Amino acid sequence: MSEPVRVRYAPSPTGFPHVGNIRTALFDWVYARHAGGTFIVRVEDTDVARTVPGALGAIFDGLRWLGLDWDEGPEVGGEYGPYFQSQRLALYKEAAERLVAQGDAYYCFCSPERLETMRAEQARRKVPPGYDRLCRNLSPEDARECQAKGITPVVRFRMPLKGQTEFDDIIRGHVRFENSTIDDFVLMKSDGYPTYHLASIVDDHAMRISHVIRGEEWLSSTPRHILLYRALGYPPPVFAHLPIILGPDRSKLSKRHGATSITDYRDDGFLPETMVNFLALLGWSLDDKTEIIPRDALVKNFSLERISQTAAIFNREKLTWMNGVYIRQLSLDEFTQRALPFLEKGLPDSIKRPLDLDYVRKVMALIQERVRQLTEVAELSLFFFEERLAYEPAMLIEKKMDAAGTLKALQVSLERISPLASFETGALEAVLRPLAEELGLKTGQLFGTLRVATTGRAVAPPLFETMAVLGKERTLARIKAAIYKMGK
RNA sequence: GCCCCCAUCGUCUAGUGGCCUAGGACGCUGGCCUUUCAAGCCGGUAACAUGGAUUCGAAUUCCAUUGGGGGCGCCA
Repeated sequence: MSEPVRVRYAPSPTGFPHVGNIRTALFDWVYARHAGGTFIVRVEDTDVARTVPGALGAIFDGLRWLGLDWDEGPEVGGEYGPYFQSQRLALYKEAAERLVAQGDAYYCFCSPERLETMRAEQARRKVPPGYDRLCRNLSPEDARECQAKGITPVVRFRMPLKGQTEFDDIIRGHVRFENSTIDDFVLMKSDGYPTYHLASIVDDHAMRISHVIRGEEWLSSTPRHILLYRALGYPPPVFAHLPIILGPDRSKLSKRHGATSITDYRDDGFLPETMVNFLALLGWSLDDKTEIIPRDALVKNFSLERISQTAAIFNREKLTWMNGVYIRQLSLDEFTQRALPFLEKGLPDSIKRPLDLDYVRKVMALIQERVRQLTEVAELSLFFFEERLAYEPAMLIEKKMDAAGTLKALQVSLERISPLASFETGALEAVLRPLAEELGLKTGQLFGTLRVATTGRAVAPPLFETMAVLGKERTLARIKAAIYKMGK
């Protein structure tokens, strides 16, 4: 094993990167890092018509967000560049011409219209679709004639009519295809651009790619690739076809399945470390119990052999749970920093900006363990920032209490905490806990009433901590407001 | 239709002939803790697709069936 490990992620800017694409990128990256090899990004921009504006940017954003740094590729360069296929056209043309000269490929002048009617006919007769090889044995004269008519040909591979093509896949094992079931596929389009098949083989060889780790949807075209390597005289790389990720309805992931682009997960308040961990476990496992595995441990322990062969369904509930785990692991400063953009975005404009960072930090300390997605921070902490609380007075009245008792509880509480010099958790508890008993109430009743009074909600962080963060002035004002509400 | 891949709880998975009356996690659920919620802790629910074969013994090997997925483009 003297060949250095070189793995490429080859995205196409024809769509936004969904979790399936990104999971492939992650596995490519992790394997390269694990093996101490090189991770390469190569942009497969050979379909000019289908290029989606912004898609490439989203792909890079996604990779960067997840920390999947590349050693060679766009923006960083490298000695095997350029890393955009659209800038390597001469290489493909040369390879195609060589294949034609060798007799392994031929020019095809069939029009798209003819191919379309041919396919329609095949569908009608229920025979396998595929090019009927009309131009496979065109004489040089016929070819010249077509050329003269101004028809720009495509280049097709001259598929062997019999025999088998087989290869070993790290994940699938030995796979064999009958050559007769594969048609003469296109290598070079009439617009001068190569197809994926040609371009990827030429580049994987030129870039010294050692391992092709890609989605299972490529498994069926691998025999074509093997044959191309052979025809070109290139040694094939190691192949590993990853199981695909399915939507909840068991079909291939598509736009119908909600948050499609990886960047949507960022916007939905997921942490990149969560995504890396979760995606890694979608198709790979360390052992029979490890769920939380940090990036460095993932890199250290990763192996292609432990990748599953089964397609997996993306389970968003588990992702949410895992995000909560990662959020709770963050230091308070780290959490505050990550939550801030979501707070700025989620809090209503009516709340004065800039936010007091010191205060925000105290608030975040109380909600951190209750957050599962960063998008929740604004809602969970809104009452800490609002000037006046809007809630129904009836909410103040706890179970087995009446209006009079509630009013009294509020009034006495106000009296007892007003003189407090220190508005700290311990001091508040020292006063209020005995008060419950004095009033003949359960702590749940008294604290519940005060919770609604100070937060406007029945569900909130622990009472004393909440009061301490709100501060004396605001707390007393809110209790007074509650008394006023009860009095009406 | 043809080709290829796959098949363990609802979902993600462990399991490579005996350690499996199948383990872990999410979810759901009962309880504990508790000022609500969350977190945490303890417990429960739930799976080897089916039929053959090999073997003393099969979730694990082989075959078939069924089911699911992918591919069959001048897309990648």
